[in-house]
Amino acid sequence: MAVSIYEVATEARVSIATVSRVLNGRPSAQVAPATQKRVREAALRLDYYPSGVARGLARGRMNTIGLVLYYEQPSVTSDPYLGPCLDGILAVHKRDHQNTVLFTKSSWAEALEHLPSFCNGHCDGLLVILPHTDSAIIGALAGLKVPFLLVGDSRDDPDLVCVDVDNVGAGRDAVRYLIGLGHRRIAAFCGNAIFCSSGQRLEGYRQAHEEAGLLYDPSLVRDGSYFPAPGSCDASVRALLDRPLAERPTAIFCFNDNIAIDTLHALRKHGIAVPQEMSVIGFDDVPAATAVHPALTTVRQPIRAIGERAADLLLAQINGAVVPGQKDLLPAQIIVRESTSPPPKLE
Amino acid sequence: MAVSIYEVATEARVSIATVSRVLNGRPSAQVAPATQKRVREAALRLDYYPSGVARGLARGRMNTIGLVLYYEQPSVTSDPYLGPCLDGILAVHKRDHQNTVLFTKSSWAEALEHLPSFCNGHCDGLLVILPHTDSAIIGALAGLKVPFLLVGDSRDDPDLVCVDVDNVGAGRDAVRYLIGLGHRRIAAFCGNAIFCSSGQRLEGYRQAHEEAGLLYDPSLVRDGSYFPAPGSCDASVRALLDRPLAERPTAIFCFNDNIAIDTLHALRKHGIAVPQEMSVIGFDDVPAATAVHPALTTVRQPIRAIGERAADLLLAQINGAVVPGQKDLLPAQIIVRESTSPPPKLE
DNA sequence: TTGTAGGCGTTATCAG
DNA sequence: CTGATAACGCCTACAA
Repeated sequence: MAVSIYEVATEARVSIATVSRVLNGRPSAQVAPATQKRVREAALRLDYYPSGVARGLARGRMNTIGLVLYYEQPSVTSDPYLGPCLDGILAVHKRDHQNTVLFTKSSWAEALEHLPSFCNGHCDGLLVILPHTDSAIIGALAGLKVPFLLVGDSRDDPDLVCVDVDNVGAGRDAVRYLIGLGHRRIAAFCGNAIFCSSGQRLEGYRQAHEEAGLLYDPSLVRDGSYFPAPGSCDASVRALLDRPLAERPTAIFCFNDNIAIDTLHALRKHGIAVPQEMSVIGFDDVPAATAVHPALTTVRQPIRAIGERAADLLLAQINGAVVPGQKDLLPAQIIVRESTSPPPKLE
Repeated sequence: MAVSIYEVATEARVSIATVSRVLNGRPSAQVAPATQKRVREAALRLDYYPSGVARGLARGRMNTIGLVLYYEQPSVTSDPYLGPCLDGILAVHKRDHQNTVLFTKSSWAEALEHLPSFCNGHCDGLLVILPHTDSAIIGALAGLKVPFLLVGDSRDDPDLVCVDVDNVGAGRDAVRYLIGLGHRRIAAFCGNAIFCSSGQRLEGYRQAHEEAGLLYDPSLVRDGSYFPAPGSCDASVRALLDRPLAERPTAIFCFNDNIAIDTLHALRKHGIAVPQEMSVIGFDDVPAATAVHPALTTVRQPIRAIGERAADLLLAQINGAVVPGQKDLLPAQIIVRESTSPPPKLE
């Protein structure tokens, strides 16, 4: 067992209260210099350090933030979202001397089961990263009395605090950009409906159409999945190409880069030249976006900044400085590369 | 404040002892089924979950493992060692329901300062990743009574438990491979001396020379740095090329891929063809090793497996099943690509 | 300036 | 089978 405050008190011939006072050095707590010296020396001699747990229990504060995230892939660190997000969070915690505890499970169901015993007392607050909209986790979290914040999710709930990219704005900008190039028929390849980002990006797509006076054509909007799955866009691409040329879209807004890259492959298979015959724009700007041919035009999320902002905001929230329902939406940025161009001229 | 065990006891009309018994469900602790039911329902009704901190204090076990690591780069997750290592550790912790708390600081000095208050009680054990040999951190750690284990470091200390790649063996294999190709003069570009791996790889280099009856030539061994620093190998390369052709080495064993890649650049600048005029072998097998031309022959460390093994072993150590001084050295594997070939024939 | 004592929320060891 | 009660190690009024 480690040495406790009692040993130090005995060694320094004072009470444990005095030891505590000296070692916590509050300005108000006045201790005679000689006593202070005795205590410090005793602590040093005995190699004493206060127990974080006991202190946490007494103070009700652990200086620890929990990250709740789930991932199926074997690697967290190389996940294009989780990785940078983690980096941003860690940077802030490093600066503010907060410990970061990772609560990783293989499913939200499993997370749900173990979460309460984990975060109760253990963490001062929770950062919930990319939750599924269909998971009961948010409800469970609300039951615990721990402050928490959603990262990469900005669902429309007046009670939740969120930090996310401005998906609606980003979707609108992407489509505006395509419209600006001259495109008039633009398809949308959506992501998983369990992430609220997909619906929001679609809303941006809709808004851009509306403001440009373009008709919103539901047959141009296809469901899809954010996760890499080679060939998953074949059907959607084929459906587009099956249309008469005059009704065929000249651009595709893919809701993330996985989708975009798969779409590129599908188009190549069908002999469609990108960007000459079809423009493709992605979302995220993953590393692979520059490795593909043609290099992908895409909407870059400031993921690391989202992580940093989330960490900052949660700390503020723990200190009671955040209004419930606050949503911080960070702007995205269009990175123009080679997969977009004006539409082909009809001859 | 969250609801405590007392409320549940009151609600269920039993003592807190009984609540604790029911909720921890030990086989020995026998509670009447009817009582059990009452307690469970009360807990459910009140939305009660035990406090991990209080439990930790009482049990002396937090089910939490601390990772001590320092990094200067802004990104942990994309670090070619830290990333995979983290993945391996997290995978094991996920399986064994251990929480992982990251203790990241910007320097070992800073880590040293905050470490005691952090890990005392907070963590059941510590994984210390890539410590510097000149840091006092190991001594400080020994002072705390927390079990710990070194990852990516297998220094020669009879008290320390370590998990690492077998650097000596890997260095020996790399040089054996070059000798097998016909090389007789092989240079070594070392890493930072503050990592014990560098000295160990050099020892392997030495052993391979000895067993082949080759003279160990100190002028062929150059100091260097593991960290990316374009141009840092220029001087070493030039020193090699300045030698008379007959004394010039025909191969270079670089102690990591950063060094190898920089060496490739330096050689190209001097118009030396790789591998025709000079073979180059690296260490680590980072992603960039395949992106460079010629693709790098290198020694692959099983980093993820090291992380997994370390997590496993620490858990065993916490449970008292590990002898002090135990060293687990995992084998490396040579990945042959395009940067090595037999030496040029003298004409 | 210093000490006493109660509390933080559990677990675990006793009796009963 | 169940209930007091003493740890666990620290903080912090309140007294002295």
